[in-house]
Amino acid sequence: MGLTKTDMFTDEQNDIALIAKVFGHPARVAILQHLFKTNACVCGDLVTEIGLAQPTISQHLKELKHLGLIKGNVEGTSVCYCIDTDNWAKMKNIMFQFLDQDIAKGTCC
Amino acid sequence: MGLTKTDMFTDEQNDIALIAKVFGHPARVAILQHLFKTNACVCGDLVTEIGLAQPTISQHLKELKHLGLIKGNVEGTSVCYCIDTDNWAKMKNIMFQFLDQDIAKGTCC
DNA sequence: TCTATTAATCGTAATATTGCAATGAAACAA
DNA sequence: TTGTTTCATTGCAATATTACGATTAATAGA
Repeated sequence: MGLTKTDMFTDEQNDIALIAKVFGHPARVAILQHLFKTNACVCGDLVTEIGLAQPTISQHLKELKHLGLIKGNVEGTSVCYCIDTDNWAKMKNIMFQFLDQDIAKGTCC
Repeated sequence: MGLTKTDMFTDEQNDIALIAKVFGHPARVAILQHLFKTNACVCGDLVTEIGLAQPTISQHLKELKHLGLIKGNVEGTSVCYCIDTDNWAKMKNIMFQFLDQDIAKGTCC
């Protein structure tokens, strides 16, 4: 069916899944890494940098924007993208909490 | 086309994406949280706990096992699952490194 | 105005994912 | 052996994702 049954899970579980899903594609990982690496706004060179077609990159950027992880500033005919540091920090907290769980040694494993 | 072009990206980027993709479904998040919460091996009660059909849970468990995040011990007719703490730690390192990047204030955002 | 540049959107094809009924396999009990 | 329990696998239908050509929208420059 391809349809995730989100109503069976907590908001927290759905949030974590939505965040993780955005990171679940190497192009989006590459975009984010590039935005971090350049340490500033990146104006349009993402298409040549990543190597996918322009509509494809635009689509990935849209998903990152939708989650609030990046911002886009219109600058003439081009658009400058950068990390939204506030939302990134919020996202990081949610994911850290999930990933950083510790577990005592179980009974059988 | 639905086909991710993995050959255009670094191994690191593909690794991060593969890990994140597994977390990109609330059922798998819920399974992992339950394994952490019970603090021990969980034998079969995952189906009633999560609320999806048994084959669906089995499929999600398979993906978690494939990434090495959980282990399954056969115990008579049932199977006990638990977190693979070593692999979880390795995964955590990779994801922390990605999530914990810091960025100086950019020029335009 | 006309043209070039840049990026978003639309439309579509190919592939992936999700979920479950049905079935199969393995271990145990009677 | 026969039945029961538990979980994996198979097969399939519905939906989602990925990628890109074609087009559109907006701005800048000649």
